[in-house]
Amino acid sequence: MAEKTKASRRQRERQRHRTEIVDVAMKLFAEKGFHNVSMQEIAAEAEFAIGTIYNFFDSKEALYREIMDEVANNVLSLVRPILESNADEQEKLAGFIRASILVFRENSAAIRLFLRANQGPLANIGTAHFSETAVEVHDTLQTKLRQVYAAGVRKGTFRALDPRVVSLALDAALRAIVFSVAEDTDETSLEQKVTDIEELFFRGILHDAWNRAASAGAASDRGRS
Amino acid sequence: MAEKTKASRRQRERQRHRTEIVDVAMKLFAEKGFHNVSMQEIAAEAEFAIGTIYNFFDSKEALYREIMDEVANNVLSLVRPILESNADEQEKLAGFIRASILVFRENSAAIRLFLRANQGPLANIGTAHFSETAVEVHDTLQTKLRQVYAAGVRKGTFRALDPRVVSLALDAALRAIVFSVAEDTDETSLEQKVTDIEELFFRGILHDAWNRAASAGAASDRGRS
Amino acid sequence: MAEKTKASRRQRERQRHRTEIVDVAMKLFAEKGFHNVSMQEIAAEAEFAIGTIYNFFDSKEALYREIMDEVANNVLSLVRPILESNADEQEKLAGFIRASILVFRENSAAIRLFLRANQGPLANIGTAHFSETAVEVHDTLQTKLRQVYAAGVRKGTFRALDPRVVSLALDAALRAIVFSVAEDTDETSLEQKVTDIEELFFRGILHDAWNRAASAGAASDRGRS
Amino acid sequence: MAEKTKASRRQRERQRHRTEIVDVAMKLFAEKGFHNVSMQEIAAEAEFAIGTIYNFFDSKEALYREIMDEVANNVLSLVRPILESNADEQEKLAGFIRASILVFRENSAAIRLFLRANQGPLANIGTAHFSETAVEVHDTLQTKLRQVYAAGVRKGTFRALDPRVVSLALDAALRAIVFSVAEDTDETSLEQKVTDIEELFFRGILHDAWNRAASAGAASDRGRS
DNA sequence: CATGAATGAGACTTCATTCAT
DNA sequence: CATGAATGAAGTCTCATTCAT
Repeated sequence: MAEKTKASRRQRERQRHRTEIVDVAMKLFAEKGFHNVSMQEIAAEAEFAIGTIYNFFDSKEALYREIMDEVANNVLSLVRPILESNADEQEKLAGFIRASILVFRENSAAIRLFLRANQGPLANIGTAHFSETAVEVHDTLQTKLRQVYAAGVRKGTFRALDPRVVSLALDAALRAIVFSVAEDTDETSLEQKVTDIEELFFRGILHDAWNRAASAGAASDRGRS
Repeated sequence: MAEKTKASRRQRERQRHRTEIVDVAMKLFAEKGFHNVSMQEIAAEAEFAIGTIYNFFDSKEALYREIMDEVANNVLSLVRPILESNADEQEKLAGFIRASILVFRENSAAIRLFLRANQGPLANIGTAHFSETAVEVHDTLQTKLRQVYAAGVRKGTFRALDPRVVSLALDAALRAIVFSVAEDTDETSLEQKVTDIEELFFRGILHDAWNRAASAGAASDRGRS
Repeated sequence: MAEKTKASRRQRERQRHRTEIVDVAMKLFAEKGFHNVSMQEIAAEAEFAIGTIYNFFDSKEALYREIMDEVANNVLSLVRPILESNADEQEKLAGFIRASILVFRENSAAIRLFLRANQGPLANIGTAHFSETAVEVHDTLQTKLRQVYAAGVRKGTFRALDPRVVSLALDAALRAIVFSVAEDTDETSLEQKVTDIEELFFRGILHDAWNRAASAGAASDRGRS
Repeated sequence: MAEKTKASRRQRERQRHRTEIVDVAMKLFAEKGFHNVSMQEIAAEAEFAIGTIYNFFDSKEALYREIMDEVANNVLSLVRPILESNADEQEKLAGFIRASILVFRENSAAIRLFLRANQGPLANIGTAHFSETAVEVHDTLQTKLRQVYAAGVRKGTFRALDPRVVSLALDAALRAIVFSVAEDTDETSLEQKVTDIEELFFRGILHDAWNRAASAGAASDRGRS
């Protein structure tokens, strides 16, 4: 048992070291970007020798990818259940918005990193071969969002807009809000902003638009030709 | 006059070369990102010697900044007049959307570059001290958007949402759409998507929301639990 | 203890390597001057990779400065005690001369380097911001020399000449002699030359000046013919 | 004649341009050192195109050499006549001292440049193959000084010291003084300092040494231990 | 001769990665 | 596993020099 305990302790120690490295690397990558952080810097900050880091990760890219994957999976595990639940479409979207905010609140550094490398569909531009998992997660969530929206359209709950447009717009808008709050570090304002996004998203910005049934609405004048 | 002509030709040639370099650099930066493009690469692609590039730009950063500034100013000069026109607020926002699309169509590489470095309010993260002009342009447009929206709110045209939220969301959504189209290189779909964004943005996605006068609004039904 | 030993060996090895680099760099700088020696050259000569040198020194300038400072401090530690001793002024100056020669003999390359960058009061011309320590050392020694001379003047030992002139002249003359010997690599001649400098410096060159007294004087014994 | 005049004007213009370039280059070299001045800098300062400079001088080295040679010859033409005159040895040396000062006064930049590259016998170290003429001039003057001193020794005017030592010491001391004055830009002090150098050099610094016939000479008292 | 854009070798420096201890 | 000195490819930038106009 002593053997086992020792092995176990080793195991735990190893895991702890690994976590420390990942945390430091995540923080630095989020702060300065992949190219502006050196392995020596990560090693110094994590208080390990460079070689130690290479015992855990094959390369700088691998370390980065690992982090991205981890974050991506955290996000996915939190958000996916909501989109796959039995709730109706409107509730799913509302839940998505709430979950996105939550994810951000819990680990802003991680999310910041994640968003940085995955802004919209351009994830693979420039950052190249990094973190396919992260891209996959983004695609997965987008797909789910589209499906939810399409379902809502079929049921007559949602208007007949392009689901791709809607899902992209929602995702992008959420990120923008989340980031703006992140920069303000004004925590209290987040609640209100989320509410506003919901208002905007769920009803639209034109008072007249949904208020009076008779309104021809300037917007509706522009037909699809 | 021969002197003058000669000088003039020199001048023109120099300008042409400069433009060639800028174009190549813009393309490469947009494709691969600042850190993944070397000056060697730019020089080779532009078919100049490295030194020649340094005769035009003091450093790689300066070249990048120059490009960013140029693009930023192009965008600003196109979009600002619309937001500062005498049209009513709704038309201004509609014009903004249309202009954004137009700007993108005219020089997608440039815009792609611009957007890459200025995604939302996080422009200054990582890319650091690059292109303050670009950041300024973003801020300027955001400010104008907010003012337009606030004015619309006061006139009762728009609902009383936080202007910051609305302007951020609109901007972010537009970018996302523009990018998604950029990746598809499916030009025809752009029109339709823009129309959808307008529908989404101007009326909201909930059918019931603007359809029935009596509806208390689905969104408000959803309690915050 | 094994740990400690290992660390210690590493430490020692590192120090040894550092010394090797410094020695090679000193030799090359002394031979060819700062600008005519490349880091490549230093690395090759020291049989290290370039990066290794940069693990020890932040820049070429830093390496140069380090060397200069080291040499400067060596000189200072050897010469200063003499000028600050309790001996009378004449003995101090004689000691200064002897010590200068000694310093040179012990590490000619180092001194050559030191002198090259510090010839007279023009140390700061051209070589610019390099090695303030070296300049300081020169100034320190000059100051001490002046004080010693001034003291001698007050006591009536020395003639009432401008101490600045005397100290500069002595220093410059010594350097010239030392260098001329360095070029000859004629070691034996040094002794004689030093004696002559002393004769010149302490009594003057005009026969009449010290002549009548019948002094045979050691110097006059050596016929020059 | 028109032809001739034109040719002559051309000639004169050319000479004028050449002089302007040389003057600017001399100033810059003297201020910052050979390696810290670029041809582009010289061209800009002289208000010529780079190509123009290369029409006059084959290379940067050639330009430098040219300047050094010019300065060297100026010095030589001024000082040599004195050392080759019919005056007695003491007067020759006094004349040398006075002439050295004069040369400096007339064109301090030039001399500063000259001295910088020719400090003592180490002229050829580092600056390498530059300006053999300058080195030759130095050697020529040293040779003449030695001959004068040796002659003085033979005639019993000077003490029997090593002429090489004396000539080196005199030269070095003069330079040091000249430079110290150059840095002070304290013109008035020069006269006094020169006088002091003469006092020092011609009689020696020990009062007792030449004053009392009975003095055994302090210097000779100091045994070599 | 004057011009100055173009050239490219070469200098300095960084940093991901290896490997012996 | 941990360590960290060593490595060297690759990148940025300078500047002497050329050459077509």
